[in-house]
Amino acid sequence: MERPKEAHAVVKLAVDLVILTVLDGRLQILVVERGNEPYRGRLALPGGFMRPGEDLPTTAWRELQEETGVGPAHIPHLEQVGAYSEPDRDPRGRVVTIAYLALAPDLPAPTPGSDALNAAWVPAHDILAAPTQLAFDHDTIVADAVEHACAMLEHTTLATAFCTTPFTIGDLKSVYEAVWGVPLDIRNFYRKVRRADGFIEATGEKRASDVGRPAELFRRGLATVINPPMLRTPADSVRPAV
Amino acid sequence: MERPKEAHAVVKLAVDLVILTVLDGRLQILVVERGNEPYRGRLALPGGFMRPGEDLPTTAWRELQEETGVGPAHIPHLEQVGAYSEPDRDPRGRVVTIAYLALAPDLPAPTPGSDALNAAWVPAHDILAAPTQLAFDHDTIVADAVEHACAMLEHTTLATAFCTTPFTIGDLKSVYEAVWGVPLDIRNFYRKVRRADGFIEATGEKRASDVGRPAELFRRGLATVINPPMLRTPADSVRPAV
DNA sequence: ACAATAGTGTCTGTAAGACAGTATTCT
DNA sequence: AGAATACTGTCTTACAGACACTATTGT
Repeated sequence: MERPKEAHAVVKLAVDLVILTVLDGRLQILVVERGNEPYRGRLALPGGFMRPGEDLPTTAWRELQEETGVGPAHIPHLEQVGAYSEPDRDPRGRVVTIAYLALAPDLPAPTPGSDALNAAWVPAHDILAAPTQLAFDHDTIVADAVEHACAMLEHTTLATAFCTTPFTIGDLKSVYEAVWGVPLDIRNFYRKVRRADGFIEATGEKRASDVGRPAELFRRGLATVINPPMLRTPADSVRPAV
Repeated sequence: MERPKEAHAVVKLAVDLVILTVLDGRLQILVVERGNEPYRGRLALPGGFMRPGEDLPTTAWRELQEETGVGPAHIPHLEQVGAYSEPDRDPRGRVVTIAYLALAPDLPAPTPGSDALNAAWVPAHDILAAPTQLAFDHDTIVADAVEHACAMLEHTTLATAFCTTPFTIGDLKSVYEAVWGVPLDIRNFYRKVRRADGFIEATGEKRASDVGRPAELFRRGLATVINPPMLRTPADSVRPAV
């Protein structure tokens, strides 16, 4: 693995977080306004550099905690999306970043961190539609992460991570619709969700809303993969048609 | 993205390659015998450190060229598998590695590189069954990469990357069987492959073997995703039953 | 009663798995 | 003719999409 005659690139390693939630029926991403150069004042993904002794997941969890105030109790899973390594992606020098994806239920309003002027949720589709908004190559990272999330919802039970327990089947359907960006047939959705063993678990309780029949409440099941999978039709895509 | 008051970890970035091929009807992985400490004499994945000015894909292609003598002409695609960052994964110090996956048709016998005593194909199942063979955390990387390859064969046309053009449908079936580790029904396989538009393209030629009816020859089609996908049944897995 | 939301049932097409049979070559 | 490999067709079942209907609440 070594080749001592050759120079090794000197790089800094960072982690960037794509924290997704469903708000107002839309998929939203947590972004911060940068307080330092470069890209001061521009929107960017939360993230930070790896510290000595840390591995990447540790860095990711720490940054998540610092930026949103939530830990593993609220976010069941952090998923690695990929590494971004273009030599000129950061004007300060060689910075390679590893992107992580987190699915969050309705979180407390984000509080700005020490190096961020502001923190806010912005709709994912705004970023994907006009990919020149974010600092660095964060637009690309967002696109990759959202596609990753779409794919995960097909095969894993991670959609429940967007919901606060307990949740209704309607809540869960809203998650799929927001992430995939397509309307789903609620009747077929019911059938598929109930057929998938271990996806959701009835609590026996009901939640009354202002009007209409109260909905049954569920909690996450034990399964992590859905069988049969919840497939989007191939034409569906979260990206706006070109 | 910066937090100047805190120390940043000093790490070196490496790329490791999981180069897969199908040989003797089995999925095989290119490994090298290490010529330097640590793990001198142990088997490991080919790989190397990123050099100044390179991004990760460039490093991966360069290492691929150095280790196997083949370039983009033979390997249509390099796929990023993930980052491995445990602080003590390398006894020399902090080394974070990004794993890449390459699917190769029958290559010339691998030639040892400058830092490798030897290079050879070893069956993937041997490594997965006894995950204590390779240096560093390369057993883990192999497991992740093979799983990645299995998943890619379901949804993409990358199985053709294992075949030298032109190939027969029987050749393609052998690829799926070797990677997934399960026997497939050739009649159903024919149907699925021919239904998937743009997967393979008839050349009109035939290949006569020693005995039996000559097989029709095909080349890769233009599609990159298979629709409908070639799904393995959920019970199937390349990993040996526990 | 009526609006609004929650949930069930049915019909139909597509594709998957299982399996029987036909075609083309060489010896 | 027979062996060996290549290929095609059919039957059944499972699941997806589309759509009509019933159930339970509040006003």
